[in-house]
Amino acid sequence: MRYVPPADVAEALRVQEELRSRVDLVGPGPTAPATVAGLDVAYAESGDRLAAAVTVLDAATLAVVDEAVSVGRPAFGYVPGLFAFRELPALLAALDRLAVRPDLLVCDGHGLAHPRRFGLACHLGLVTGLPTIGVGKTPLVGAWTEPGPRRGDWSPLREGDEVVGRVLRTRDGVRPVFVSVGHRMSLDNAADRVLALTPRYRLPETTRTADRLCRRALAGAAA
DNA sequence: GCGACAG
DNA sequence: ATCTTGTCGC
Repeated sequence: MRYVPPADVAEALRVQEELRSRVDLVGPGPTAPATVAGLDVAYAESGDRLAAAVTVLDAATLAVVDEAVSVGRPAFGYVPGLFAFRELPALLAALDRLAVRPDLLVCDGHGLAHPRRFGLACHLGLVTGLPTIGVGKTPLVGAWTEPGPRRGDWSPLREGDEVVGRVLRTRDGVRPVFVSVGHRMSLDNAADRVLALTPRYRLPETTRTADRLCRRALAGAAA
C-alpha cells in the first residue's frame, strides 16, 4: 500500500481535518506492553535526504529486539503543524520492514498537543492502527507551569480549557519533556510508559536507539 | 500588523 | 533537523 503525500498546504490541512475525528483519545492502551517501538528521522545537511529508523525494544529489559531503516527524501516542506507529512512516508516504509509488530509506538513529536489536535503521533497511530504516544523535546502549543524538580513531577499542558498533554520531568533536575496522547492511549498511561522508558536519560530509550540507528543509516547510505 | 512555530 | 567551542562533571 503506498502513501501519497498532499500536493500543498491546503490539501494537507484538509487531510488533517478529515482524519482527526477518527483518533481514539481514550485508550487506555497497554499498561504492560511486551514490546515498545521508537521512531526517529535524521536529515543530511543538504536537507534533501533523510533516514527514518524504527527500533523495537523489549519493554521489560529495554533491549533492542528488532529494527529497520528507510532512506529517502522529505515528502513535504517543514511547516510547523504539518510536520507529519514530511516524515510519514519514510517512517511507514521503515515500519513495513519490521519483523515484529510492536505493541506501542513512541514518536519524536507531539500527538494531541498540536494546533488542530492531530500531530505526528496521532497521524502515525491512525495509519498503523497501533497505540501511539508523542514525546516532544520542545513545546508546539499550550501553556504550563514549571513542574517540580524530581523525576515523575509534572504539570498539565493546557490550551484554553483543554488539557492537551503533560509536561513531565523524566530525570531529577533536567528539562522536562512534553508528553501527549497519539492514538488509543490515555494521558496517564502515556506518562507512565514514558517514565518506564527513562530509567537513565531524559529521553525515552526508544527514541535514543532510533536516533542512533537513523544517523548511522544516513552516514552509511550512498549519496 | 507582529512574533511564534514539533523535527 | 543541522551547524558549532568550550566547559563542567562523572
